[in-house]
Amino acid sequence: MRQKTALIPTLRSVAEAEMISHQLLLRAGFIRQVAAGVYTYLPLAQRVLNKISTIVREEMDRIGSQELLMPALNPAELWQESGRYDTYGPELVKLQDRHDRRFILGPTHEETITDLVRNAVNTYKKLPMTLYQIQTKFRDEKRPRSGLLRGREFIMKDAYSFHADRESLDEIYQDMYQAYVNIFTRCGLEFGSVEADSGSIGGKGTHEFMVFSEAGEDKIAICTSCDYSANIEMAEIVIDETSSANDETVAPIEKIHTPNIKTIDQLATFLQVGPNALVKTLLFIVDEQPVMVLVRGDHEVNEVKVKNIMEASTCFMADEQTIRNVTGASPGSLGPVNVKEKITILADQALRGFAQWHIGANQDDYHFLHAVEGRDFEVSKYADLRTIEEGDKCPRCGGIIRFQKGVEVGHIFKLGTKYSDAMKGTFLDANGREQMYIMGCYGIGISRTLSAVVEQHHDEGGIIWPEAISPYAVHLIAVNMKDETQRNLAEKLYKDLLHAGVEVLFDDRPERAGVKFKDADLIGIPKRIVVGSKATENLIELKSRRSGESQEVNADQILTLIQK
RNA sequence: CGGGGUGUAGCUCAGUUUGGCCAGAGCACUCGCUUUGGGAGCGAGGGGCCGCAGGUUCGAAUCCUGUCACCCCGACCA
Repeated sequence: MRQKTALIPTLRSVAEAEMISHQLLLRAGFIRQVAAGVYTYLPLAQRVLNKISTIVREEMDRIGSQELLMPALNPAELWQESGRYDTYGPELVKLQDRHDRRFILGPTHEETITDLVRNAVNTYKKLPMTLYQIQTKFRDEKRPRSGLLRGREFIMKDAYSFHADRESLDEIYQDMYQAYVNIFTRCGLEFGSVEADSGSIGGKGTHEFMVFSEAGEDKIAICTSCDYSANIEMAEIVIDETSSANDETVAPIEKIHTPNIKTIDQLATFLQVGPNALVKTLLFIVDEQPVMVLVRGDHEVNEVKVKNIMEASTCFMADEQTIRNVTGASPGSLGPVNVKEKITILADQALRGFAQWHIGANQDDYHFLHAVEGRDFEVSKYADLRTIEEGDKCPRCGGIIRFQKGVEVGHIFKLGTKYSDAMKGTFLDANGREQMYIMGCYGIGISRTLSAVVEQHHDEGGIIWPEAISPYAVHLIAVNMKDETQRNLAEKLYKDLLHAGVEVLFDDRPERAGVKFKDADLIGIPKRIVVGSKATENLIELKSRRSGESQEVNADQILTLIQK
């Protein structure tokens, strides 16, 4: 490609971009914003996307996954059938056609694929079957940000597998896991896989592929001694050996006046104890039912764990009005004693050893001291309910947990029969009996991967593409196009490279050398050939964008040097 | 969803408090001359319904009302 006519609108400065990848992609002329969270991929970005897609296709095909393409526009009925039309939330883009028929723009395609397969595949003989597509997805994010890292429209690879039995699912899941490792490795990313929550898609057994980066919005808990890593939503807490003996006699429960004490910190100061000696009481609405959750004062409740313990599909904190209705008090004065309504009371396992609890009295400005579980109130269930913290023990090896930020670029799930149940996806087994498909689904954010690569591969001057996904293999720069010798040599090299099948971007613009070099640094093509004043001696420069090292070589050698 | 901020040339922004020769600068773009290995110099040009819609006024980028868009921060731990 000749840069003279290429659409590569580089910029000197960019406001309104926080993330490095966002900034560089804008400045280097890869993307342009069209609306909040919506971007045009300019020619350079499109080339990178194609490279990433090619890698993805190769690895998918290698494990026997077949590519297809489903519509972005989907009838609401399918989503009503699975129930997600109502439960997916406001991120689902809904629209209507001229006849008032309702549609959604797909944020993911379990419904569409299940509908396809239930109609087109009805015998075990075709199983297992894995299908994938690379396509634009839509999610109406409440707050799009970070450029391509969190857009409202983005490119995703999504694969779905259908199985007659669990073992088959486990096998494909393993294949996918390996394929994902291959894909992200080939893209030049430093990444890890972590245990994760399945979110609204449902199902058990899932891994997220996280690219380590400060730009990430996800927190990962990592063990400093072993290779354990998990999304902090999922990371299990190991039970510390129960601390205190329970046979000590505890004073009778006592109500004390605690005016204007609303937080654990205030109560800790008031009582002259540490927050870890107190019990925090929160009210959640889990599948429409109020559930009281108790954790140690210095711990944080993990909503995902609460949801999972209750085997529920939704879980969020109750609003103040609901709290008042259920407990009779406002936030800051809640406790498990004398709850107005009879509700489920969950307690974190760390509280099991508490001989006496200091808790809210369900009456504004009052707390109870010396409450005893079993005497003054009942806990429905003890469980692991808190969020892991830095410094906690690793659930595998007992080492120390640290947090790291990451960008989720891939996610694989074992879905089970969630969708085949909801949508009656069945096939006939060897005995002629109807069976539900067991399903898996596997996603990769293609456009997000592009952005994640930039997060990991750049310097002050711009992007540094890994060779495997660079928009071009070689950047050929003619320092001075007005110099006939330089121009002729550069033109000859350009033709030779093209002829040899090398992807080359040729900077033939009538710009000054400085401009060309700055742009080349920004764009980040790994190999650079500079044709300059030594052209008279048939000498050119071969430079590495990453290391900055350059060597002077005879122009006749260039093809062999480039191709090795 | 809550809070804050910004909309003036392709880009970055000044001008708005105090209404009137305030339609401006730098960069980018076009032409000419010079320059030619790290974002050149001089000269001459082109380009903006001042986000949009109402209103006040003799007169509005500037004041008032409404509206839209975009950016940032936060989102409940009792």
